[in-house]
Amino acid sequence: MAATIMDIARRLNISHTTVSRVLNNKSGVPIAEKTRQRVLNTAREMGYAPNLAARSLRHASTHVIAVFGSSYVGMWGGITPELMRGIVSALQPRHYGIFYAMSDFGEQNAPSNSSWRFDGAIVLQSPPASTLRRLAKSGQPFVCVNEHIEGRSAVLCDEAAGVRTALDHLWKLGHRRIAYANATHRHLQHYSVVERHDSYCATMREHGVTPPAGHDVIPNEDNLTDRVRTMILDQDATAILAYDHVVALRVMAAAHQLGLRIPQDFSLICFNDEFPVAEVVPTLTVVAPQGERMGQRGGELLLDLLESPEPSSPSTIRLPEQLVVRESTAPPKRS
Amino acid sequence: MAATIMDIARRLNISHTTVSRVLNNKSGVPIAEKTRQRVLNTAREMGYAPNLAARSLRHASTHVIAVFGSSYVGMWGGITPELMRGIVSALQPRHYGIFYAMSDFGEQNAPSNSSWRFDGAIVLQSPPASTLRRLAKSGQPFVCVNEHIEGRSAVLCDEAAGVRTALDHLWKLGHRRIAYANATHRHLQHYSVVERHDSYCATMREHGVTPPAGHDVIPNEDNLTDRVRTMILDQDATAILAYDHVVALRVMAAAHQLGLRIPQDFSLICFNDEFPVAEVVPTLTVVAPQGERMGQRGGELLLDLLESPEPSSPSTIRLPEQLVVRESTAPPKRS
DNA sequence: CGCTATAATGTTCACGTTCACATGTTCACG
DNA sequence: CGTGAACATGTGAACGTGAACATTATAGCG
Repeated sequence: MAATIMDIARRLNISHTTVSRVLNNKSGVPIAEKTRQRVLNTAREMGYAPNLAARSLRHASTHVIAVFGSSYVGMWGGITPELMRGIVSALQPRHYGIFYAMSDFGEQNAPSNSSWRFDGAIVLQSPPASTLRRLAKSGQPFVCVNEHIEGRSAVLCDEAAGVRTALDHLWKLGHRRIAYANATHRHLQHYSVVERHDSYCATMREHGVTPPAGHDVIPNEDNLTDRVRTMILDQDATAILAYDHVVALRVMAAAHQLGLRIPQDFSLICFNDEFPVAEVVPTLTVVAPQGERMGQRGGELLLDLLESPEPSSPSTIRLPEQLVVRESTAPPKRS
Repeated sequence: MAATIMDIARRLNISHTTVSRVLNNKSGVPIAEKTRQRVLNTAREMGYAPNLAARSLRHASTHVIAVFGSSYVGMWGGITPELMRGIVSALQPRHYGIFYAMSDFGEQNAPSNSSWRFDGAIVLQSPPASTLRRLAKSGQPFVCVNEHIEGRSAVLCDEAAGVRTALDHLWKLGHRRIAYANATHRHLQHYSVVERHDSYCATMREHGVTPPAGHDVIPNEDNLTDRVRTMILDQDATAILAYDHVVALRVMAAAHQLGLRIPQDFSLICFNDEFPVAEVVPTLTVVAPQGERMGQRGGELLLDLLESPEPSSPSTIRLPEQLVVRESTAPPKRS
């Protein structure tokens, strides 16, 4: 069907090696300019495309990298589509193929457990422990993006700085009693949950404020309204920092139920500049991770890893997050 | 590195063909049970995994299918993550690898234009015309899921029935003047935009209602509030059917700006049961496509296509959508 | 016991590439 | 004009697999 270098060679009455040399443009081996042009033209004419299976067989590598994500892409952490864009933007120009592995799906048939070969991997979402163990044991180079695994290179959000940005914004508006609405238990294992919470506590303490008990909640669907009531009405918090946009929307619903208005009765700020933070009423002030940039850096990190012969020590890149001010934050009511 | 059938053969002092036969479990060629067991055990011991590059080279096929999606996965049409889950659930058990192609990204380096080979493709989002032409010309079998391309097999939503479901729900609640909030121009080329709009007009006409001008809007950010004012206040519509959850959220914001309450002043229903329709106030009644099921049927459709020798005529599967009643729809105010 | 059918296994080649190595060709310089 | 260096190309093997074809072992049967 598709033309091979053999076909081109036969057509031009030269050896397939010469064709290969021209098409791979190897330096070090001189080729007559006339031959080069003839080969290139014929290749174009015949619609030649290299057979990557053959190439993979010859070399030990596949030029494919696997991305371990979740089938809930886009629903968790909120920045996965942008991460993918970034990863693609780093890898496609280098002619790497991207194999999308859904780590939470049918483990027994997952790429890592079957025979799919890849040169390296990017982990967006921790796969099940067994998959991860296999991946590590296989010696496959891999890096994490927006995910933390002990001893691995990773591209992460600078959560400490992000929390500080959010709290500074509120502080400058005049807020002093600021509550934190933590993630739902669904997300508890993610590094950002721990880091945002710790940073919240640390930053508040720096400001001389010890977050009162009850300011720090892990909401679940049952009692979020009660918790918000406690935070705002009983403990006089004037602002809430939410773990992410999903939690923020739940806080908004709770506020509505309690008859509290945002930002008149309290300000609300959260992480992730994700739909629908800009379409709800009021629109939400957010601290936004640079998803695409993170993906790109992750891709580059992996390529470095693949192309450097000696194993380098794992590095963690922290990318800053950006404040986007909208309607949900305002100076607190004078009481 | 990895064990090959040769390694196993050498270890057992048999020929690699026998090993191959055992591992492929070919019918028609008898194999001694004792040999079979020895091979299987050794394969397990040595951690054998077939080299798919070699296999692809030997056969003409790669056992890989490409999914053409958008880098905006999850943001468009709303059901892409579920579609992916469905596709994976159909293909992974059959040991097909999934190559994720971002059709809107760097066309020159996209899989279809480079040398990546795949046995077939699933189109979730129409790639650029040139990519599509190349795909069609290459003779690659492909099917569409939640996307329509002339002359191709596709799994689509039954939009006519979905619109009818939505309108019937409103009709039974007592609504007679029902407006339609169409998609933003960003999505205009998608089949669902045309079909939902046409079905809306047709169903209303069946009910003996000619949708008044202005009921049928293509909102953009500038004038949506004006349009909603016209629809609800000037033309006395008591309900709005929105193209999707994104449009619905814009309608909600407009309502808020106009001081209109949902569902007291008008009811709102939309397509897609997608975050945050269940977390906003009020929670939204929706008509939800069965994303995972669609993906699964798409995968099956493609497998049929791959494994049937003679070309079959394209078939279109229409899957029903389901009504999920929440707070945003209620009987109209008695006036 | 010898013959044949079938069971069980082996030999060899091809898939498309690239690479190490070999060969032929041109040119400059003594 | 001869000679070596560079230039330019060719030969053949190998990557791991599976299929066609060939071969040997086994068993059944008269």
